[in-house]
Amino acid sequence: MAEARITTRSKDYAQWYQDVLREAGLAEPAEVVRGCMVIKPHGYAIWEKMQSDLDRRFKATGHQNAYFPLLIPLSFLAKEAQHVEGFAMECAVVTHSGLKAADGKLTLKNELEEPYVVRPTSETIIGHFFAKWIDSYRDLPLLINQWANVMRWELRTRLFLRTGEFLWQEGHTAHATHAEAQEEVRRMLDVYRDFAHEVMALPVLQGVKTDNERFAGAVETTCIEAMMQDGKALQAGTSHDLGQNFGKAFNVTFQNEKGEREHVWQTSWGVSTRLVGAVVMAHSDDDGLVLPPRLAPIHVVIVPIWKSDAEKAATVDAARRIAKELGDDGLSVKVDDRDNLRPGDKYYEWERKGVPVRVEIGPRDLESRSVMIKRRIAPVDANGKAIKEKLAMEGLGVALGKVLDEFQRFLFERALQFRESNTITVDSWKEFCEVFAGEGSKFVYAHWDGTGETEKAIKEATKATIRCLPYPGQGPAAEPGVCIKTGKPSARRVLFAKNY
RNA sequence: CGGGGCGUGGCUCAGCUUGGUAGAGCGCACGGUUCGGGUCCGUGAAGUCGGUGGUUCAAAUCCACUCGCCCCGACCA
Repeated sequence: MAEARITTRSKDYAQWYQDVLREAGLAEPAEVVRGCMVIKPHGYAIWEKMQSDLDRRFKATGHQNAYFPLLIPLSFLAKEAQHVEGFAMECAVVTHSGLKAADGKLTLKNELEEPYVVRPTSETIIGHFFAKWIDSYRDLPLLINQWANVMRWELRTRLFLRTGEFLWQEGHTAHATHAEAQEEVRRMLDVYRDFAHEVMALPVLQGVKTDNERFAGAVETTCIEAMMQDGKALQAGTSHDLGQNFGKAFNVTFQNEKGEREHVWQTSWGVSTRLVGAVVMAHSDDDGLVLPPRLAPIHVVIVPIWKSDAEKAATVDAARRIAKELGDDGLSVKVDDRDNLRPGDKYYEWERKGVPVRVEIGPRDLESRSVMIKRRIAPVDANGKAIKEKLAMEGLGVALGKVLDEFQRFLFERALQFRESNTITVDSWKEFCEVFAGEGSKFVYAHWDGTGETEKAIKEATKATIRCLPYPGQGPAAEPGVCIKTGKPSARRVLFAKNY
């Protein structure tokens, strides 16, 4: 039986999440810096995989990377009214330069004439530079992406899901027409959806945010929403139509073909290290981390099994040879030949760390030119024991590649099934309240009268919020009805859930 | 930022009420044994008891302040 290193999901979901992160070595609280985290090598490797795949997708859609300053003049933030209102409370501010030592204490030296804000997002400073770079319609569209860290002074933090500082990418684009900008918003939201589905094995719904949930300064915010294993929703990415709001605030203009001066139409879009938390919460189990192969820093761990020294030499040798071959087949492989641990210990350890497939090589396997493999999540036999599979050493790389592809697909299908079996349509306020009573959550499609007041009232009563107005085909077909709370007319159902 | 809980070797925690200078299990190191799902035995290393200040002959223990983490709420990716 497994040791109780990891709290079970049913006992305490939040504790389970933290235990999984700790036992897999993904991250830990920074402890000396409030609300911030240390992303440990295994966790950072997952982020790097996300980055490289996303970066490829951004380049394929015509974007270029650039980098803007971490510090933003305070005055910039004030130029867009909605924007400043949304971010004012969570800004960290730099007010001084230099330190002086006196009586063994350090004190602040020079007060800055104009303080800087540590970027909570970069719309403003990028707006400033876009104004310098854009002069003609020939300069458009301007398609920029930035990989960066940002800081938001959060009052309550959770590793990866919400931290004071986090890593992300922010796309910023400028276009000649609103229609082009809107296309861009949708294009990148589709990039995010495809990435979530294909790489994270995470099914997401696309939709539009309500006024209450819209990005501060945007005309429209779109999002991808995923369901976690406790039925709560997690916003996994956003893509904003900024209209001409920042164009006007920062005087970003261009001359059109007729020689007329116009403000540009802008977009911004981003995903963050929160995605690492999403992947953990979506796939992991009570034994620890479960990773989709396409994000796994290690695809395959090989555990040689021996009794005698001769057997050790033979199995370790075979393990290394096979690892080399698998590496040539493009797989990331780790040979665990530590002699201070018994095989069972190694099995549990690599399972906690989320390695998708384990390969065992023992004397009997050498004999038969085969290996035993075990998937991170495997079917069980009649006795409840996980089933291992026997594969020939010949062509193992190809066979394992197939296993990994299957596992990737399996995780997606499983997450999709989970979401579908926890998605319901509700038409009575009483039933709506019952669904969200206690800790639980589901995805609930219900009618809403379209007002922010009603949305807030529903949240106050149930803790459920409108996650999005799903795009056509991504929720129930639009049919008129009456608001679940007020009974007023409603054109369509929207998606409700508790959220992270 | 409000309410609650908690900070003692890497992890989980005992000790605190009734002050006397720190313990257990797991992990770790070494030796042996074992090795196809968490062997067993022995030896050993490791802790400014979150921090600062106070009370006291004496503080992990009492008091004040402070930092951090976790949970609930409000705010947010």
